[in-house]
Amino acid sequence: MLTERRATVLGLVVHEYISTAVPVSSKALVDRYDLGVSPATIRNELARLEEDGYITHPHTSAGRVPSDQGYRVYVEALMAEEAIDAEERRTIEHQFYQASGGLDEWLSLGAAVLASAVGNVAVITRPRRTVAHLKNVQLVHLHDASALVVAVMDDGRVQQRLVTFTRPTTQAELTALAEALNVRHSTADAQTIRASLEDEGEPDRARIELALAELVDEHERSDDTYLDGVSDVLGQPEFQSPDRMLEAVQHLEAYELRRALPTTREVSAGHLRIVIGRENRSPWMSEWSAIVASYGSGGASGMLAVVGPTRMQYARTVPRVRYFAELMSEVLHAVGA
Amino acid sequence: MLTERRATVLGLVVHEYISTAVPVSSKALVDRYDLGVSPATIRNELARLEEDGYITHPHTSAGRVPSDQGYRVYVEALMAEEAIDAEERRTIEHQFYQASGGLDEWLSLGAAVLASAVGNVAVITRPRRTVAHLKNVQLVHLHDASALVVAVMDDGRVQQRLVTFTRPTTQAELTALAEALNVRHSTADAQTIRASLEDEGEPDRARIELALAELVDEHERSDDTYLDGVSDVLGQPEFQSPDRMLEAVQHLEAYELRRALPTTREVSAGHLRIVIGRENRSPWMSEWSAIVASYGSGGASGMLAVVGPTRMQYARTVPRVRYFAELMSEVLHAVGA
DNA sequence: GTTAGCACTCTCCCATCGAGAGTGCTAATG
DNA sequence: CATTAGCACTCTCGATGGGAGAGTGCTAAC
Repeated sequence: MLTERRATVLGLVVHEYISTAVPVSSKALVDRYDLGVSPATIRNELARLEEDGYITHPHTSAGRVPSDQGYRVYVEALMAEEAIDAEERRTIEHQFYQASGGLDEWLSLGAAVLASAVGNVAVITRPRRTVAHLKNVQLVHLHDASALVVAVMDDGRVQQRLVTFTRPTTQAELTALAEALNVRHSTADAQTIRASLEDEGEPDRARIELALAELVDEHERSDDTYLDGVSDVLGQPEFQSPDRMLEAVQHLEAYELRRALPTTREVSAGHLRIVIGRENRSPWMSEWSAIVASYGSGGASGMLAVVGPTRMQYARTVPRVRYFAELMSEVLHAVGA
Repeated sequence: MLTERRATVLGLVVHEYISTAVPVSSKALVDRYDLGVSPATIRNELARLEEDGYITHPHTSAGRVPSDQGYRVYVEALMAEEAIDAEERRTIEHQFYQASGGLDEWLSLGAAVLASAVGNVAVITRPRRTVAHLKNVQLVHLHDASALVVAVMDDGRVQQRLVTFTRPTTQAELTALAEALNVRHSTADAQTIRASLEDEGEPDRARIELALAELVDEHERSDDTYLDGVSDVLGQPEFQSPDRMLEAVQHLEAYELRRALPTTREVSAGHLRIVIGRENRSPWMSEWSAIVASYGSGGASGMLAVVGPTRMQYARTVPRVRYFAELMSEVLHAVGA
């Protein structure tokens, strides 16, 4: 039941509150925007919007603040996304291709660039497959009876583990063994490796195969999370009190955010998921919003998200998260993972 | 020129201030400790200690606070280290051996355990050698003309990089090539690899060797830093103002701390280095202290440190840092790196 | 439906003030 | 000569109390 003018007013309230962090008064609206009506009229509209639950009142004589519902309408219908101009694109892409090392570095850089582009916390998870397969094994002799099992997964990620044997061995022996294992287990998943594990007499070989299975398992379950921008977000006025700030720091840890945010598969490819305030599954996030996207293809996909106070620059953040998702999908595709 | 009693008083002032965070008054001292003299006498001693620069005064009618110099004397001569009882040792070791994965996980767990043991920020750097040597190479075919170069270093760390060739290739071909490379470059350092790089006609092989040299270089220069305990330290009273807290969060980042703390080689093995307040090389650390140790052997060594406000529980922290250094050296030695 | 006018409410800032804590000094004491 | 009691002085801190300002909601007029 939003009349057109009421919708406009709601949009302006949200916009204004997002940029100033100050409860919005009727006067502020008519002063700053060309509404063609008096503050009194706006007050009536505001009262109506409040009745309908789109905005609230911190106290009797303060301006209006959007409610979760207000933000939701804003995000879905009212806001005008802020386009990314060529200049900004260039900057982002430039920073993005700075990563010289492996996937790790690339992801962590990505989080940093995203965070600085939107001035909030950015989270990126490593792309992963639903079922991980082994691609290649190598055994590296360390000394006496210990060696390193180095497993390359089919998405190009490397896992390693130290294994100790019952008797001393040599690199030559291990190389031969690795050859045999590669023939046998190439493109196997953890279950397959485990299944073929019984019929063996050799304990050392079994030990390696067990380690392999575990490595594949571990890889499958691993969802390393990269996070950046905590100190950006803490500068915002919502964290002026030390209690608030401390609370935020305590919650903004990779493992806690991973739990609080939608998983990769809960976000359909190509779409953004916006979770506002109490819509979040974690109670501590009741005053936070998250803009979440997935990237990559069906083959291997990860999640990226921007997390900030509900009073977040949605119009700016949404297109940027989308852009990052595209960018990262492209790169991932080009690398062929 | 510290008389015995003056030294005692200084010790008590530091001790008291560390545990209460409140400027220490003459009355508080005689009330809480059995000094056998009146507050007035203590006041005289305090005045003298202040004259000599061991303590200061926030303002005329406040108690005394230790200066950097005061903490220094305390740390070097006055404090009684708090021993680690069997119970605590068990707890620490128990947590310590939880790490199932590789070195990464172990180091990051180590930082977490250390941080929680001392209630301050803990920093641990990956053990590294002065000159890194290659131990073993493997080439894993990804698709068409791209492959992963997986290099195992002599300290057991794995580095990887994607390489694209001028023409498509196969795993068999790559395996053979890897074999040849292993024969040729086993135990080589970056320089050696580079030196042998000229006399080649094959561009793809050269490309791999270049990547190898770069990987070794990278490994040599890498000093990954693990950090934990930021939110522990932020609970302390010195960070009650949001400005302070924000400043702390901004500085307590891995890369910044790495710069601000002594390097591994600046800390002699088996000894702790304690850096108090303005003794730190970074100006922002003028109200922070660091207790730094190295661990590992000449072969490969890293640094571990606890960082907190100058008002830090030195008596508790020092033995714990020392204990961790020993523990980690042992584990590292056992693994044989 | 819109608007001017106005009473009312609530926050926020600031000034004030007194209590309390602690010092430094002085003079007396063992 | 070290120690101590006494006391004036200083400074912080918390409570108190307006007063200014901002904003609303209501009413009545347009």
